[in-house]
Amino acid sequence: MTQHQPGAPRALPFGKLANGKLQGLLDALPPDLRLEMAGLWEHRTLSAGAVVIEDGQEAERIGYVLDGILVMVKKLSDDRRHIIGLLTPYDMFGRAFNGASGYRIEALTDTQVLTCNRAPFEQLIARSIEAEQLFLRNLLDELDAAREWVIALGGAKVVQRLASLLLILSRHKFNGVCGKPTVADGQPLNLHIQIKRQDIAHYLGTSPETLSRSFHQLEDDKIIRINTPYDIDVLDLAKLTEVAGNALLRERI
Amino acid sequence: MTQHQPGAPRALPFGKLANGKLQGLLDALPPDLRLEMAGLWEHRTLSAGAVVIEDGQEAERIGYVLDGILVMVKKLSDDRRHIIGLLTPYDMFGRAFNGASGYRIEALTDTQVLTCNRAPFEQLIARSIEAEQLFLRNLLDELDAAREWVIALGGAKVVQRLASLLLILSRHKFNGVCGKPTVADGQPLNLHIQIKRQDIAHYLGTSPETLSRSFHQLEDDKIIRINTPYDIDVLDLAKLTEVAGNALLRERI
DNA sequence: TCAAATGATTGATGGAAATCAATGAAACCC
DNA sequence: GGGTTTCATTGATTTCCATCAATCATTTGA
Repeated sequence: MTQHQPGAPRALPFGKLANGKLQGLLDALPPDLRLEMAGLWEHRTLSAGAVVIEDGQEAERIGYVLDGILVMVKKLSDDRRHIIGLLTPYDMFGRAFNGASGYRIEALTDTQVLTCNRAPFEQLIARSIEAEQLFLRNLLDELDAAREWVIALGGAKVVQRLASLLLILSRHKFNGVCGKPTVADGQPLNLHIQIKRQDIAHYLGTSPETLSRSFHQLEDDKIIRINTPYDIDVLDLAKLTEVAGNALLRERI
Repeated sequence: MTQHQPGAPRALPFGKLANGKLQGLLDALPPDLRLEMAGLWEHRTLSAGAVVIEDGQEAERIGYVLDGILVMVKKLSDDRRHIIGLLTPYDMFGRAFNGASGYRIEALTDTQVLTCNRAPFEQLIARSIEAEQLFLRNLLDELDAAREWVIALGGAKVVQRLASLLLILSRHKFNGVCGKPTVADGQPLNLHIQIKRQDIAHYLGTSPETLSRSFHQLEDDKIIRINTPYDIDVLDLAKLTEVAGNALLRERI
């Protein structure tokens, strides 16, 4: 997701969140701003399918993902949906300084987020160099993530692109908080994908039929196990990486 | 490219550059900072193929494209190259505030850029709210651009993806500087694509042969005219848009 | 000036994927 | 419960595309 040097701390706006507080951000800010920033944010729990930010409307709230997965969905003129990207823990969303959003943001899974109003956030950013830099770094990380998707979607065959998608989802599950693996290597990795096949298909630039065949091809090869269409175990991360045929993803897992 | 409200000027760091000066930026800055910002930038001419920023190394210079096309290339471990995105006039590049870049930037064509050292640029950004906002907006535009590519590359068929590419290139031409159209609607729109077919093909995830056929399919449908492989007239923007969004090109013509 | 090299195009073909059509399978609603 | 809807899957067929190969056009170099 990021392009930072190995070993360097990742640019997280809020750092370690194990205690449920904005520890990292507070540390980075001068004491007088700590209380103010902490007071801005409000914890929210979203159910899968909830619309966080509606397409086209001014985003009045800034958000930060604690747990779960959000999707950015662009609605096309002919009623189809096109998924632009995913938002996973440590990602920020919203449109600070940038007008209305061109897409809708939905909760893909049950999700925990922090949100705050846009205006006071922007004001605080403008006053504090430290806060501004955190915001900038987060923005640059988002840019890296978007470009990672470009590479993932560049795969020639459908199984390849599907493997890339599963890898990206796996990594977020696998890395846990602040890079700590939460699942032992070699164990099945359970993915709960709360998204219709049709949407995944569109995202990967293919049809639901071909996508279904690709899923079952991976299952036949003992790389994944399909418990239900929305509940999948990754059995062989190494093979999955191989199928993806993508060096970028290979390096990071 | 941008998601700003209609009518609002696009967030360009330097605005109108017809006179070769940083007119727009100067206007946006307080008088005392104008001279300082202008003094930072240095005009450079790059030959096609030149490496602007090497993969993995700290980018010590910030750049801004005046003319030509730069390409962001990710080198994969198995020696293949994957093109992540293009940089066209008014795009900024470099890694201000964000460590080393994960990809290399090359000049695809003879290119004119403005560059400046990273440190003084960052310092000026930190001192000036106006400069900071210009930078932020540019960054947000880049993010929009990257996500636009995700949509473009999501097209199922090659003609579709090619149409998306031509549309994105057209918009740069058509919008002109600061959102003003430079070409009347309905007129042929001339594009100078100084990229080899092979590179375009790779970018769109296809082969040169199929790409060539797609180009000529668009020509047969009177949507474009191919003067030379590098000089193309867009005859029908509406149809081109239709093809980009709609997989059904083959049927009705 | 003529080779040699590079890039663009065209043709032919096997394999991959879109499409059409039908069946399962589960959730939902009277 | 039974009927309807929605989604996932499977099969059959057509279309598309990557690949191999050859040709044409343009540029390059001795």
